[in-house]
Amino acid sequence: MAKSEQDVRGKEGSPVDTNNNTSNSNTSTRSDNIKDAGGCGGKYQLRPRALQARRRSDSEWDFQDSMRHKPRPLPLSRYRRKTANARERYRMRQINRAFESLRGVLPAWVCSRRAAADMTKITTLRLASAYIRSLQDVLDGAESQDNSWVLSSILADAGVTEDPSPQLSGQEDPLQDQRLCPDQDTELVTLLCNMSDAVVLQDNLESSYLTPMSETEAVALLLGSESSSPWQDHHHTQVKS
DNA sequence: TAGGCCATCTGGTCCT
DNA sequence: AGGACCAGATGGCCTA
Repeated sequence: MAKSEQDVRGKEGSPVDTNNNTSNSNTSTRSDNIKDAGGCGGKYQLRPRALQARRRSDSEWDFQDSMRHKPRPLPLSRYRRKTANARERYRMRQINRAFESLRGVLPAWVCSRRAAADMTKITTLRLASAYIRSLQDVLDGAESQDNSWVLSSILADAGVTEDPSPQLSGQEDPLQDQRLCPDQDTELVTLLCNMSDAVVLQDNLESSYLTPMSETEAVALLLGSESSSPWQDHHHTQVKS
């Protein structure tokens, strides 16, 4: 689904990039037949659709200008257009780096059912949103003893339920295929709790500081089980203290 | 072939 | 004036 690395490199290495983006790009090739783009003084060439919009705007400009008394900004010079394009490319690269960083923060189990190539931007945002909400649920539920619902919430609710986007209503749940089995993990929580009880019962010497693992702690352990989550350190320090 | 995702270009707007 | 940000447009690539 997502673009291959070669695809991306091809994009970035395309003639559109850097130096001759205006004169050599596909866009410019398409625009080669357009002379003196929309009465812009020939400083640069607009795309056909942009040219139509400009001409449409120009036809309405006199009236609007008379109403607003606002001078119409001149189109950017070719140099400024190129530098603006370069800045825009840099800005988008920064955004993409931020997305990569965000994907790196998400624990593996969050994305376990989804191929790396399917971690699109929108998927990354939704998973991150669901993950943060789940962590918040753990924090909010830390005061109560029965937090088994938290894990099922994490695994079942991947953040779509609160998304009011009409595009998702009645359509495929984009996160459905990466949900884990709630029953399996709920059983794992129970197992962790029981194991902790067993350890405490077997070793009375450690019972003074090893309390039975609460479901909250079990959930936290699960959250950090496949990543370097701070939950692991938190649990260790909590046990050792 | 249609649709999704993406990079890029572009013009508009706001801010410094 | 120039940069940052945004949204629309466009075309390429990939998958179902």
